[in-house]
Parts: sequence; C-alpha cells; structure tokens
Amino acid sequence: MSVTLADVAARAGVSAATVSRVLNGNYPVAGATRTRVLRAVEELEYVVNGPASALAAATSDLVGVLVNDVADPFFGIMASAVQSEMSPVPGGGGGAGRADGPGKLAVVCNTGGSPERELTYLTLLQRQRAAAVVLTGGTVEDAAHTGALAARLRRLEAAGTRVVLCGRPPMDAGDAGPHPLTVAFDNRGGARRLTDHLLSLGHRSLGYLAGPAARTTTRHRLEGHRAALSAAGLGGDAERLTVHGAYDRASGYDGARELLWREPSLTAILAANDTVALGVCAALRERGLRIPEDISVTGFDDLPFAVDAMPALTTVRLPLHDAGAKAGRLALGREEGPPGGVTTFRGDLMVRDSTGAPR
Amino acid sequence: MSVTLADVAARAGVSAATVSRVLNGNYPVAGATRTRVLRAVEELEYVVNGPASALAAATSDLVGVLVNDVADPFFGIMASAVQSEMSPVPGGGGGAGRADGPGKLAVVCNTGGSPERELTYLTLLQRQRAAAVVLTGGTVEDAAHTGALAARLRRLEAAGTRVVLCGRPPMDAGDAGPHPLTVAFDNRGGARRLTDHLLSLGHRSLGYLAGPAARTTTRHRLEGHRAALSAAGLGGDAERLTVHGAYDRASGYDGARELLWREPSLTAILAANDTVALGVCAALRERGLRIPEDISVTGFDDLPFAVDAMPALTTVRLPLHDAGAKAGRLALGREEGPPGGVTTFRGDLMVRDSTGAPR
DNA sequence: CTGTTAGCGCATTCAG
DNA sequence: CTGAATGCGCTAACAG
Repeated sequence: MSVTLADVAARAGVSAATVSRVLNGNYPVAGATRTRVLRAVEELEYVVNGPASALAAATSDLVGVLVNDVADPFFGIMASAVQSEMSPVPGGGGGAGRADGPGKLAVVCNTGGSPERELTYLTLLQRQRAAAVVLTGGTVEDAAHTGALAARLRRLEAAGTRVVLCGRPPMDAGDAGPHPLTVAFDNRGGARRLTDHLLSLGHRSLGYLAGPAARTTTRHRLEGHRAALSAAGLGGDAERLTVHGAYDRASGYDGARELLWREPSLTAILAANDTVALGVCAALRERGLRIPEDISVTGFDDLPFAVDAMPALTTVRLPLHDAGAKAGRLALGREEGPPGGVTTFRGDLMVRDSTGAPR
Repeated sequence: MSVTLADVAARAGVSAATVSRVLNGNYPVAGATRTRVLRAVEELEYVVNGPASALAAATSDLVGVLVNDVADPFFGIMASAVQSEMSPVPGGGGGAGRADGPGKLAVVCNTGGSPERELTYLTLLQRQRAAAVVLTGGTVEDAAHTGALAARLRRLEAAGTRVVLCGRPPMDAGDAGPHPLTVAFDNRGGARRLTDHLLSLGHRSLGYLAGPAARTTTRHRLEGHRAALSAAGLGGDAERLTVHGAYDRASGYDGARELLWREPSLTAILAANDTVALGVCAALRERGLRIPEDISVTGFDDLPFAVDAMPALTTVRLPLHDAGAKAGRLALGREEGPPGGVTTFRGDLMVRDSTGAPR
C-alpha cells in the first residue's frame, strides 16, 4: 500500500539497513551511497513509518503538553513556548543536516481542568511511549487524585518518559513518589505584593475573588493575599470578603455583585486572574461605579489584553513564555534542572490605571 | 522492560489474542475470561503499546490540529472545539463500556503561520499515520506553497488520513488535486456588512488595516470591504487608505498611526481583527482621540475580550466553536459533509460602542 | 468463543 | 563501510 524502507532500498540498490542508517544519520555511510539513497527517498516520496520506527527503537518523538484550557491565552502562551523549543536545532547553527532528528512533535492536550481527563491523557501518552510530558497550570488538591496522578507519573518515568511540571507547584509525593523537574510561579509572593500595593494606597476594605476551591493556584494566591492582610492587622474579615468561582469572566461578573452585596463599602476587589477581573469591571461599570475612583480592581497573570482593558489593569506579570520555554528545554533534556529540581519564577507587580487611592 | 500483552496473557491464563480482543472490544469474548483478563491488566498496570498496535493495525488514534498560533484565542477556541469532539462517546449514553475505543488523541500543532512548518508538521503527522488532520485558519497564497501543500494533502489522503479544513477557504487544486471537506467562514460577507454599517452611519473616509498580504483571510476581508466601498462610490481612495500588517496588537498600533498620517480626516478605522483593533484603540487614545466621538473603530472575530475592550468593540462574530466542533466531527467521520463538501458559516455583525456617527 | 500462526516496517546486532 | 538476520509488541486471519 504505502512505500516502505524496502522499496527505497531496492530503488537505491542497497539494503534496508543502509537506508535506515542514512535516514537516522547516526552511523557512518559513504557519501555516494548516501546521496543515492536520499534521491530514492525523494523520488518515491518516502515517509518513515513512525509507529514501526517507534516500535523497533522503543522511543517516539512525541512530547505531550497538558493544559487546562487551550482557549485560554494563559495556557496558549505556555504551550506555544514549550513547542517553540521542539524544533530541530533551534540555536545550533553549525554543520550540515539535522543534528537532532526531525524535531519532536509537541502535542497539546486539553484536560479542561478535569482530573479524570488529565489521567486519561497521561495514559494515552504513555501508550504512545511519549518522549516527555509537560503538565502545565495548577492542579486539583485532592488526596485521591494526587495519589493517582503520582502513580501514573511514576509509571511514566519508569517507562523512560521525562516528566516536567510548568506553572504547577512541586509535587511532594512522600518518600518514593516522583519528584519531577518543576518550573513554578511564585503565586504567593505575587499576590502578597498586589495586596500590599493596595494597602499602601490606603485601602482597608478589600474583597477577594478566588478561583475554584481545592486548586493549588487558587490556594497560593489566596494565601499571599491573606498574609498581606494579616500583616496589616486586617485578617479578621478576610473570610467573609472572599468568594470562590471559576477562572472566567462570568465568575468575575457574578462574584463582584456578590461581594458588593456582602459589603457595599468595599474600596477594592482583587480578582483571581485577568479574565475574572474583566468580569468584575463589567459588573462595576454596570452599577455605575468608576474604576479606580470609586473602587480599585486588580487582575493576575498580565495576559496581553490586560493593558487594553477598561481601564488598563493593575496586575502581576507572570513570565509565561520564559517558563514554558524552560519547561520545553527540560523536557528535551537540553538543560539540566537546578539542584533541587525546582525553578521558581517570580511575578512582578504591574501598576496601571485600575488601582488608585480610595476616596 | 515494560509489561507486554504476553505477560497479561500468561497471568490470565489465556492467549495474547484473547487479551487483545478484550482490550479492543471488537470481538466476542466470554464474560468470565473477560473479567479475568481485565483483572490481570489491572494487577500488572498494563498499558497498550501504541506504536506496536498502530503498526499491526495500520492505523493510529492520533488526530492532528494545525493552528497558526496557539497563544491566539482565535485558534485556541477552534482547537478546543475540535478536541471536544474527540472524547469517547460524547453523546452516546447507553450501554456499558466504551463504544469507540479510548477516544482519539487530538494533538495541536503550532505552525506559527509558516508554510514550511505547516508542511513539516504534515510530514510528522503522516509519519505517525494520523487518523485525521484538521488545518485551521487562513493560509498563504503562494503558488509554490499551494502546490506543495496540495501534494502533501493528496498523499495524506492516499495514506488513509482524513483531511479537513476549518476556517480556511476550500482548496481548488485543479482537476486531480484534493478537495478536502471544508468548514469555511464568510469573511467577505462579514467584512462587507461591517463596512456597510459604517457607511450607513454616515462615514465617508474609512481607513483599513489589513492582515499580512498574500493570506486568504486577509484578502477575503479586504475584498468585502472594498466591495462595500465601491457600491457606495467610494472605491477610489481605497488603495491609499489600506495598510497591511500582522494579526497582532503592535500592527494595530503602528497601522493606526500610519493611516492617520496619510489621512488625518479619517472618521473610521477597520481593523483586520479584534486584536489589531485593540492596538488601534491604544494609538488613538494616546493621540487624545475619543472613540467613537472622534473616530469609529471596528474589529473582527468577536473574541471574548472584544466586549471588554475600551470601548466595547463593534465587530463580526465568527462561530469559532461551532466551526471547530463540526470540523472535529467531520474528521472522525461522525458526520457527513454536504454535497459540495463545503460548509460555510456566516459572521454576524455585533454593533457595540466603538462605532457611531461621524462628527 | 479461543488458541495458533504470521507478519506489520523498521533498528539493530553480527558478520563480512 | 555494508548486507543479512532477528525481534520489537501487537493484530488479524485462520483453524479448532
């Protein structure tokens, strides 16, 4: 049906082994036969059979990238960065031909934030004998899932698949669990700086719109916020002024209304991320409140649209691209991890127009 | 090294073939042995070897989704929709067990808009013997690339891979070329309605910020715009009032400045898409121009952030999710294409606050 | 319903 | 430097 190695070999008048060696370039082959083989490949429009090659070599060139939501730029940017490291010899200028084979195929898989789908994809990737897997974004904090995930990752690593966490806190799976290379964000510190900024502006009544409960990212950002509040002696009301919701615009809209209902004298609302902040702004606008004159609003992540929001959002900038790129390099083994295996990127406060002093 | 089918067979006291049949569920197996096999699979933590299975069965469960930019929600939304159709038995409620196997693995590949990378990925996917390939978004209109692409798609189809175009105009590769199933957007019509809207508001001096030249999407939107202009007898100045740029915010910013330089009396600027429109708004704001009092601005696509822009963007809504979902179903053969093979989605005008009558 | 027998297409020993 | 032989792990005919 399809043209195979043997066909190419016949056409070039050599053995299949030689063709294989030419194609993989990991073995000495005479220049003359080499060009002859390459010509045959061209003429026959031969394309390697990946499965067969993976079976024989016991490895594949697939790298899985798991994201909670491809449609969300937060993940899109990281995924894009991971993938940008997969091309053959990105920086390596010298020499002829490919050095690293034809490059890895980075495949992004959408888990929708569901633990089950995350596990399903990991199984699928393990079945494909993926070369590496990058898990991006926070995860659910649930004993059952954490255990299942740790088990699956252990098996993946045992099967030779490199596992890298990106934008997810380090795993602590006890003694024997896996401790994959990790690229983390300092969500706690970023949130703390954000709240401190508001406090220094004079705000004393702050509402917090948290992400879904039981997610690492949610918890860390909330902890940073609460730490700043406690340090300022404002910890008492924190619980009442926190509302949980999804990481989307609608949650911001609904959450702002709920917060204002609970405490009409709020002078600032901190949103779980930029997208949520947009929803907050919409609700506030609808209510006739001016930002930041009547109430300040903050986001988190500094996605590209944050600067174009109305008004431009004060937020915390996460180096999503850098983190993704580093994760990609770690996944390919192109870069060593630090001693502890964990690299942490800090988030910088970006002060813009959505925050100001309270009236 | 790894546990294989044979190991499971031995543990369950059956033959490898039986285990295979149980796992694939496409052949009758006695209930007793079935459970016995399943238990052995559990105990051994067995995971199918994808490459081996793909080699033997001459098919794989990979579906490739090519996008120009994963970090752009335009593509993220379509990719997410395609993938949402891949899960096992999405609607099929009845019965026990999976009906369709463990579901296809949709893999998103980032071409960065580069024709070469597009071809590279198609080769990679062909090598993986992908079950289907979905090409999203517009493409470069260049004889060389079009030819190479048509050739590669023909080979893919010959190799049994289903090819679907999504958000890309139908291919016309002459007689023998491939005519893949297509889900297209009526970019021309949408652009025309947008310009007509502005004209009916009274605008007579309109600037157009086009996307990269030689791209189908760019050309179609521009054609729609020009058609509306010509119908109103305003075609003469069109060339001078058109600036090309990338589909990003920076191009909007630079382009708006260029247009205003060329023609300070402009009362409206149409951007190639929403992201570009954000850049336009930023440039205008910087110049002290009010939107829409001094100048109207429009986007295209109606991405989620369009409604939260400053001011809310008048734009054309493209049913990105629906289109992606349909493409996914076509790719899986779950749905038949229409007679001609081409489904066209129209774009609806969304009038918001960024457009108004000229002074 | 189940076991046996052959390959799928390629990478890799081992000789030459 | 090159060819011949072997097996990767699984599925798909065939028989039973």
